[in-house]
Formats: sequence, structure tokens, C-alpha cells
Amino acid sequence: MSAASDKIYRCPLELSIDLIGGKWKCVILWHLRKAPLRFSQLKRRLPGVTQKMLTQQLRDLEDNGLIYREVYPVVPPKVEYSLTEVGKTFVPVLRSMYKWGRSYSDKFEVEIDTTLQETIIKEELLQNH
Amino acid sequence: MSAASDKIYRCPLELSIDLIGGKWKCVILWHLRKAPLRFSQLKRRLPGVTQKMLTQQLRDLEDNGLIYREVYPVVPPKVEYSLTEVGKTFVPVLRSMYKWGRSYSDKFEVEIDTTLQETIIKEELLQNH
DNA sequence: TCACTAAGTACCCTTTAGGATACTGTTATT
DNA sequence: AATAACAGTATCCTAAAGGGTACTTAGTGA
Repeated sequence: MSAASDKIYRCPLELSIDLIGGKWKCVILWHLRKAPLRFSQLKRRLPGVTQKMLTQQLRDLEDNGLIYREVYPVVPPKVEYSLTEVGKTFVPVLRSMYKWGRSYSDKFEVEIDTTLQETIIKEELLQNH
Repeated sequence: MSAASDKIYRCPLELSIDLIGGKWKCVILWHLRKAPLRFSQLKRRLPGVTQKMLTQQLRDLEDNGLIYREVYPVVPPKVEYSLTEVGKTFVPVLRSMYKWGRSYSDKFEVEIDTTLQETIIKEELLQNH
């Protein structure tokens, strides 16, 4: 996806969906809503994502000003991703999408399995004491 | 897109984005938020959509229980699309996405041209007195 | 000396999304 | 007799999204 500023849209919704659509972007932003995360932490939190896809999606979000990428020049490399101010303004929208998705899944009995993600996050919290 | 109830998701956001992602779905729901519209009215309101794409997107939304399709057995045919109860619960989410898109476009000077749509809607209002 | 880590690239491939064009059937209008 | 309106299908095609595997780099610990 090229940067949004190069295009013409016919509705603000078209713009929003272009910025955060696709399989991974919303979930990435969701995981960053509370604190910055490194590449590897994000990767573990998104079961099934490949390195290539994660890199690509992070670049898109960065190009459109939603996240910030900070490189620490150490070995092995450390790169931290966090929400920009604009990115933070999207969190309330994410929250409403999240709630709506949950209520939809209740109503229509769509399966949502978050156990793996939760296990990963708990393990990381333990490692940091 | 197959129906959401056949899949397994790892996050409610993944479900939401699967239901309303893509180029047209949100905009269709947006135009239906106040009143039902017929196929041809929707088509005129979505500049650039082809018949095939519009049909396809409407079927997806119908299969997932977001819109309702009512066929009037008259000639020429008349088919009206409206939001279901579940579809209506998505309108507040749409509203927040709409607002966020507009504020983003203000900040980053992304071009949004709604003049054509507005013209079409005004013309139709005039025709109905 | 070897293996391991983090954060990626490079290259290739498959699947899905999206789009162009032509066609259908019935009736009213020109 | 030809054309337009409406709500689509059918067929074919291109572009974009998404994914798999292998490779890189510099230092650290076994």
C-alpha cells in the first residue's frame, strides 16, 4: 500500500479503511495501545504472521504516520514500535470495533480463540518479574 | 468472502475487519444508515463501482447478517437493501471511523472529494419532491 | 568452532480482490 | 421498431494481498 497522501478518496470511511484494512494492521495497533513492543514480541502475539508480512504492515503503518519505529544500535538488534499521537487517536475507534466484534461473535457463535495470545503475554510478563 | 461463522479468529478485531473490510462494505453500510436504498441508488452513490462488485459486496453483507434484501416482484425489478438490527449496531462504529478519517485527512492534507456523491443525493431528493 | 539471537531482505509462488465487458428478461416510452 | 430502465449473471482478466523458504549481520555464550 502506498502512502494515503498520494490518493484521492470519495469518503472519509474509504480513507480509514485504506489505512487500517487488511488482515494484520488493526491487531498490530491493538497490541501497541498500552505500551511499545519490539518486533519479536509483536511477532509472537500475532500467531501465524510471517516476518515478511509483519515487516510490510509495520512499514505501511509507519509511512502513514500511525506508528513510530525506534532503532537501538545494539547487537542483537533491538527495534521498538509505538503509537504516534495520531495513532493514539485511533485507539477509541479500535475499542469500539473490538467490542462490536465480540458482541457479533456472541450473537452468531463465531469462534474466537485468544488462549494462545494470552499465554504468550503472561509468559512475557513473568520473564520481566 | 465466505460467511464468518465458518472461520476461527484469534481476536474480535480480526472478525470485525473481516466482516467490513475491503473497498466498498463500509461505504455501503454508511449510505444505508438512515434509510433503505435500491440497487441502482446505491450504485449511483458509489462512483466507480461495477455492477458485479456491488452485487458481490451486498451478498457478503447479507450472508453475514448485516443487511437485509427485499425483492419486490414488479417490472422493472425493484430490490431494496436495508440494515438489519445487527447492522444498525455497527453504525456508531462507522461514525467514529468516519470522524477519525476526516480528522486524519485534515491533519495530513489527504484529498477527499465528495462533491459528486452530494450532487447525486440532492438530485434524487428533488425527484421525490 | 559452532550455534543462537533479533530484525530484517530477497525471491518466488498462490490466492483473493477487484474490474471490464457483454449478456439476460420484461415492460413502458419514443 | 428501437431504446431505456432495473437488477442482476457470465466470462475473462489484472492487480494486490498474502505466504514460504532461505539468507544476512554482529556479537555472545557453550
